[in-house]
Amino acid sequence: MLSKSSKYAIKAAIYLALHTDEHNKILVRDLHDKIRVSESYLAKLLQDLSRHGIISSTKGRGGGFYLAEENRQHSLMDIVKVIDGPDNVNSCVLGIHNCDAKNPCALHHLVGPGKSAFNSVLQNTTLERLVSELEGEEPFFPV
Amino acid sequence: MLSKSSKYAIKAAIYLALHTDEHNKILVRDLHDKIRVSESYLAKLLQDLSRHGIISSTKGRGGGFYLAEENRQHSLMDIVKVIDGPDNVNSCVLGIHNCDAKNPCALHHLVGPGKSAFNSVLQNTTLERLVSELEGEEPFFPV
DNA sequence: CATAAAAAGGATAAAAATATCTTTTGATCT
DNA sequence: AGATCAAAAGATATTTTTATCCTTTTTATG
Repeated sequence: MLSKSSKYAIKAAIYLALHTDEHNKILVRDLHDKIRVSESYLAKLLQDLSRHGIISSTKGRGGGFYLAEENRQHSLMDIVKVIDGPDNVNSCVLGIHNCDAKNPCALHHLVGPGKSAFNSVLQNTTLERLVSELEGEEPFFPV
Repeated sequence: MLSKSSKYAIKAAIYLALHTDEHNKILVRDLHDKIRVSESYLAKLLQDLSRHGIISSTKGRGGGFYLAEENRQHSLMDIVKVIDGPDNVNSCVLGIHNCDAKNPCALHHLVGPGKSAFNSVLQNTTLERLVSELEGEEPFFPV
């Protein structure tokens, strides 16, 4: 459903949402193994998210990555769009360019509901909401 | 949602379901442009489907690819499993190995319904059913 | 100010997915 | 049998995705 990169990025964002804020940052060095991805690769992904304002970071001693208040309104879809590119999202199941309700492909009506349910969740789930719904139960990442 | 290869394969299978049978075969040469994929690549995909009994083929003069009666009970999911490999299907949204209802990842409950709706459609839609539901309206492929 | 810490950025490498080309095998027709 | 046609199979190339490495810039602190 999602690229490996997007999965890493979402996991990382969730982790940041749960465990960081302006005053509690985390280093890539300490985060990467919770996501099961190499330090260098995670660094790239986080830089990308940071550049797009999805997460925050500060350089230098005492720096690190974190989620500021204003970051928490971003949705999971925002993350996917940054990482996979906006074009690789929400396209026709069969990859047909101008497929829509008026000009539906063979699977459009069949698969549409499931697909858009999935997409709406990504679209409507902000990091803030996700964290509040996780309430108490610590989601697991490894494996 | 699906790899490009799976999309090509599904389109081709639908085309075969609509336009071929034991006595009306089609050559890759004549099919590939309807799917918008090169002749050689489509040939590979069809060979793969054929080897796994999803579609039928005969070599030599008068040969070609077609859908026999017994092929028509195969589901879209069968196609995806052959092309993308069974392991790349139906895994956790976050790529977590042992994620399930008892040990759910952070997105499991949220995304599960949409994802499984999507998967059930693939699973439950046989080529036969698809063709009967398409009833009359010719689905478009190009673009 | 010097130094260490940490993200940012650039260049490169490895792996996987996608695509093409060539040869082989099997079927059909004359 | 021989010729021809078409899929099957094998080998290779290209592109995209994933991953690593190394240098630079920024910041805090002693």
